[in-house]
Amino acid sequence: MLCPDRSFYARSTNIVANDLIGKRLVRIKRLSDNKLLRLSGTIVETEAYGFRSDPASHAFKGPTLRNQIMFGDVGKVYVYFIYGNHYCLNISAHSKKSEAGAVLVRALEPVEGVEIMKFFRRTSDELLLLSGPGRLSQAFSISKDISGMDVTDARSELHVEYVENGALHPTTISTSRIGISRSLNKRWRFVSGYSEGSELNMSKYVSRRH
DNA sequence: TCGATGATTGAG
DNA sequence: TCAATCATCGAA
Repeated sequence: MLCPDRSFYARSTNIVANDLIGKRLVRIKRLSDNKLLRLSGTIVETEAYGFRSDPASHAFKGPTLRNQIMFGDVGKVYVYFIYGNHYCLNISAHSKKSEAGAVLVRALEPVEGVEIMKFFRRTSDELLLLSGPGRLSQAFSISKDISGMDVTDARSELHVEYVENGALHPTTISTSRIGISRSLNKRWRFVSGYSEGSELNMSKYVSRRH
């Protein structure tokens, strides 16, 4: 299936975060017996993180050992470890002018490999499989060893694909970002949504606190 | 070196 | 509501 190309990621980070909603995220994992495992889900929640104008971003203070992928070529995987327990998956994306940025992928709707993902997550609840950055990383077996991979290459072990039927939900809702203390005024979280009568609902696969 | 902190989660 | 748990970063 066709992947969004490099130019897709070479735009403002918030535009890329918005446009990733409804795309397919695909994980191809090489098992020890050399067989290939294919897992995938539809992106239903993202967040944009910028550079100078964004104190909540890892890139805010300039390049470091950890965040260097945010300053490099766009369309590359940036994984970091947080709270001593969880990996978070990002894709580098920014316009040439803004110099650095990344999109945090926060939630997916399960598509392929559901039973395998349930095993990795040690749960049978589909709503808890991919609904949060730490959860989707565990379900997709993502750690820092895939940092730097190219998501525009369909042969890559982690990549993004267009969905044949177009967007899952017609609407994208923007809100303030989750889990940060600074820049709460920016509405750089994007969620897949749909209309039901006069109500505007979020996808049930979005991350949320109980 | 060393201490503070965090783009989270599951349990209580 | 709270603690687990450790890589990263900037100060000392």
